[in-house]
Amino acid sequence: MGLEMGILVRNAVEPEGGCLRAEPVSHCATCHTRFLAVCSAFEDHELSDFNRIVQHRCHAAKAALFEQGQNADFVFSVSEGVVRLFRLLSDGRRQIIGFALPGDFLGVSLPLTHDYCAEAVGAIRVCRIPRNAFVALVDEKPHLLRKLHEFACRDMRTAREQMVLLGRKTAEERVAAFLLTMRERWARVAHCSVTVPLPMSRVDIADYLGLTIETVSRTISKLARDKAIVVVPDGVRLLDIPRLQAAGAR
Amino acid sequence: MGLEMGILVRNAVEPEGGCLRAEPVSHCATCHTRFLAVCSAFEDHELSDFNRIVQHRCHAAKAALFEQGQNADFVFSVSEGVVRLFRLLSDGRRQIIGFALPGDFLGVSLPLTHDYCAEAVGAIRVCRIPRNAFVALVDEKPHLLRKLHEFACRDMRTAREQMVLLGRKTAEERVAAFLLTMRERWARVAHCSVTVPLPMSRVDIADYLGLTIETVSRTISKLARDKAIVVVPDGVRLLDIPRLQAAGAR
DNA sequence: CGTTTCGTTGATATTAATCAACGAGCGTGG
DNA sequence: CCACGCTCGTTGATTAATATCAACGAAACG
Repeated sequence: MGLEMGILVRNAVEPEGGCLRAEPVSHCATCHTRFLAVCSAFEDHELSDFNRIVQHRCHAAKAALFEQGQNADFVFSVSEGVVRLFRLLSDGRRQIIGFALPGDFLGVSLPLTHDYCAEAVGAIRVCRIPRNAFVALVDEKPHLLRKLHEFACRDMRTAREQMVLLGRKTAEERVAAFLLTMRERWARVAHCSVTVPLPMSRVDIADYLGLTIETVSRTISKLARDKAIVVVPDGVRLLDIPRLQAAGAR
Repeated sequence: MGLEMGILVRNAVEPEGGCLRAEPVSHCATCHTRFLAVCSAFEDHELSDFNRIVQHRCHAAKAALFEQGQNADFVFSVSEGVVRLFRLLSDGRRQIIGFALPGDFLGVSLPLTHDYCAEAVGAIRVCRIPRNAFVALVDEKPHLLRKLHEFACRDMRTAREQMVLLGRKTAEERVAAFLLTMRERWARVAHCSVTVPLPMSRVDIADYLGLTIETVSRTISKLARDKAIVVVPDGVRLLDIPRLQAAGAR
């Protein structure tokens, strides 16, 4: 943590608890993820109840939102940027269990302690919500629980796909499937495009796909050599989507 | 399906839709999983509402409860036996995404179509519930939704563990972790014991752990040679749990 | 402008997959 | 009852995929 704090301070001014001063969203009503995130459970007139308990915050790259085993005092909704979620084995091996994009929620299970770590990939904006206040709101508003369950079920579907990928797909299939999935997920957030942002490092991608950096790098190079993709700064442009779908093994 | 029907018929009489005549539980109140399964959401006096819509059924080994892509007309609660849940790739590769034990629920997301297959491993008893009636009941009873969400979150935690296993663990670690997890899960159902029932075949275990049968077989043999386990009919007895925990890589 | 990090590529090692053979158990049918 | 075919699990030999080790260039950063 000390190390990361240092990076934070180097990148931007940090008034308290890792939150940067770059001004966050002032009110949920103006948030990009208003109709995408859990807050889509609320009617406009209910939003102020929610807004009262959320804290709009910014974090620099590599900031930890929470760590494996830590008390879950807060839950989070990502409003901008990407968060990596991962578990660590005792010998340092890491498995990234997901990337949270804008609109995604961290803490659907309202856990007492977090069972994975969450770190900002690049700079991010999040809504931080005290767990207790949120639990109280969930108790009060049935549609919120329903929305939460919906989110949990979507996460579950994604997790199942990932199990198939990790258990039974080859390196090329994993990378191709990853690119197509990220494309779909970004399409939900922003307008659809063939250029897929990949703000995370090769190490992150490797730890997500159960591969090594070298294998990820080689596979991406191969797809580029085959003219299925073009590597661009912080992302790839998908040239031959049918080719990728064939490679992705459905 | 034709093949499996044949097996069903050979094993037991089958009056309709793959349900065997061996008499199922007559009422939820007498069910082994009364306080373990979703029905634990109900007080005793509410149970008859639930009992009215459930169908207690038996299935022979290899019977399919539902298939990937099929309309989800029913959801299920397992009351006896083990169900394998899996996805198939177009070329036949299979990934088992979970084993459902007594008390487990299939269809927490109340999906319109199933996105995986469910098959009885051995003979099973299940509560089959028409999806529509169940959805109506969930709308009516807030604690049921809460219970469902709790189940979804538990599944999610299991899925995350499995992603770590599939992405980052060695063959021996996978097998050791699998045995320890199965032990814990059986302990929830029946009394705790060092003998872990493994009613599923080696192929099933392999497809769950992202390995081949040969590797599973060799690894089990190695653990047995090391006196960490003893192989018994349809299961293993865990002799050296610390050794297994060390091998299981936390 | 040096230092560090990150991504790429090449050479080699290692793990687990594949290919192959065999024996035990089981149900079927002669 | 025994012989036959079949499935299942085990073990051995070999191969293939990916990990590991190593070197290097480019970009980022202080």
